[in-house]
Amino acid sequence: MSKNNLTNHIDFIRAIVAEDIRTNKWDGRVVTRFPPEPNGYLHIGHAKSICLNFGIAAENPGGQCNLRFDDTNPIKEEQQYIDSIIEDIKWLGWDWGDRLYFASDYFEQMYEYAVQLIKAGKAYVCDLNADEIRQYRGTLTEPGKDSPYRNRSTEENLDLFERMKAGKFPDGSRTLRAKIDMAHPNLNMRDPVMYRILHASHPRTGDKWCIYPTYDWAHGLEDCIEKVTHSICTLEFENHRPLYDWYLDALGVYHPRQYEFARLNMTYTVLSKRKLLQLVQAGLVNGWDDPRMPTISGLRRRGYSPTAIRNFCKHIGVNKFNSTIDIALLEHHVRQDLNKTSLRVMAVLKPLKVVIDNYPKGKVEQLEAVNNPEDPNAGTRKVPFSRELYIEQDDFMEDPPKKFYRLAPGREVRLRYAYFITCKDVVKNADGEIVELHCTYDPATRGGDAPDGRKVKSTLHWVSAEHSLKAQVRLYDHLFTKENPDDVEEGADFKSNLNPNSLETLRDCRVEPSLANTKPLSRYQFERLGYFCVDPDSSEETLIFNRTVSLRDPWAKIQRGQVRSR
RNA sequence: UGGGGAAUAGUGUAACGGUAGCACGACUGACUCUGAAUCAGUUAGUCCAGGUUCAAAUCCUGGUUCCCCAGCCA
Repeated sequence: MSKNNLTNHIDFIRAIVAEDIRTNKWDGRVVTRFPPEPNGYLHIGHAKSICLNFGIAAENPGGQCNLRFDDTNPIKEEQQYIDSIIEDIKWLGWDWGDRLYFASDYFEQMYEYAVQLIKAGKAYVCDLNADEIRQYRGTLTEPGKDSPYRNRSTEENLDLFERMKAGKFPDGSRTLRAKIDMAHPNLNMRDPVMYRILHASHPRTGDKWCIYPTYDWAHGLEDCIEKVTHSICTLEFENHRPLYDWYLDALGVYHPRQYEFARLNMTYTVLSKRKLLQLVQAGLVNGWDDPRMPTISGLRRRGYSPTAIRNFCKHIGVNKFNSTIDIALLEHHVRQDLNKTSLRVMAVLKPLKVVIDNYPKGKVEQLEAVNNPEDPNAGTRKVPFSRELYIEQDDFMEDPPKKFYRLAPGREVRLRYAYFITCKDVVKNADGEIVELHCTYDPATRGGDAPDGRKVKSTLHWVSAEHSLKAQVRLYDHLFTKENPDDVEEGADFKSNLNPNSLETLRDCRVEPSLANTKPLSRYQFERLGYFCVDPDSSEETLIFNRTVSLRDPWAKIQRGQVRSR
């Protein structure tokens, strides 16, 4: 029936949720959560997880998705990250109602659960340091051995744990560990650490705590406290699920189920907070929101729409095996959305002056242009036309090769919404560079149609020299030169694959005057060029546009082919 | 070499014993006042080897390859 299989296909996690509803496993409840650690900015990979978790909640009656910060490691976490994460998820269009939670709000409760485990003989204070714990843990193929502190009395454990909390011991000197099995084939089960001593100030709890729960201990409890039903995380946590289950079973408390899916990988891109942080800290990009970054804030500044990102996430699927999405798919979705929604304007990136010799000096006409052919409601606007214009340098060739349809000596083309013009003369400077074209126009073609029905091979965009506005335009290319940035020479790292030409700034661009009062983050299509977005740094004195993505450009491909075959 | 996962066109993703489909990409062509969009078409796939069955991507057996785990990160 449906041509698009996406409309009736559900991924394996949604299938589980649907089955649980059918069998009434959770009394019909659907509660998910998105649990970022506030130690970096959100990126397109997080968007996949956000759309999954919030999407599942939204698709099911009464479904809820909590936004919960997993802030259990004060050393890496900062308020600025909390703020950006909230902003980004809102911008993507998701809503968590009043359910903004923090793991740190549960610290007291977690502590009491830990005491409960000690009393049950299932946790103990260990005096081994980090090195020693590693040595005692064994290896992938050899079992570990028990800590000498494993069999302390409950009283001693309670007392030591209490003193850990009270700040009596230095960082790293003791831990609280679960008493499981030092010979377990899953290393996560070899008496994992539940609490470590960290005399560090926390963005939210300040200096109240000097012991902090580890991820494995904390995460299940967070899910438990919030009565989550489906705890969705990425594949690398699959090995942790037995521990997630062990803690909740040992406590005998409400027990959500954890499901794992593959994280997003994308060509020409790194999606690891660690690597993105490196780029920011090394100054290799201009901050987390640099338009070349795959962060949500970077994509926003680049000109991506929430709709484009959500459509992309909908189409990439959810699975249990690693895959790398072609960045062309992301670009496809942004073109698809922007084609429908963005206003068209004319802008000339690399201006070439054109003088219409037979057009009266001083005359100005206001010609009508369509704002968005995909949306009749967008209306029309007036664009000024005069004797001196700019066209794109790339739209003229003195000695045109085959398949070049644009302007050339003696050739007639259309100026969009204006007139047919014919090139009569080429003016060059002392270096032989083309600096000006002299053309004639046909007054009968006003508006762009020839009454005699004659055709031209191409239509060019243009601006009036006198009326156009100066602008700066930033052209972006992939941040990395290799599909897989981690494919590096011995001894090098991903940064060696950075694309030195990922940003090209054009400072002598001209845009039509209707753009005079445009606002930051407004999105446009520059006709025949691509989609562009007003940069937040833009001002009335200096208009700045970021190229989101170019239009599909068959001519560019033909040209590359012609260059190659030379 | 312990344990846990996973393999379908170039890429991504469906088909849950019954015609291997869709999207992106690539390539044709039509249309076009954006070489865009739109429309029509072409291209190309079940990791391997056995087995069960009228029928296998799907079930069974045995291989192969890839990913994750030895943080007091998440």
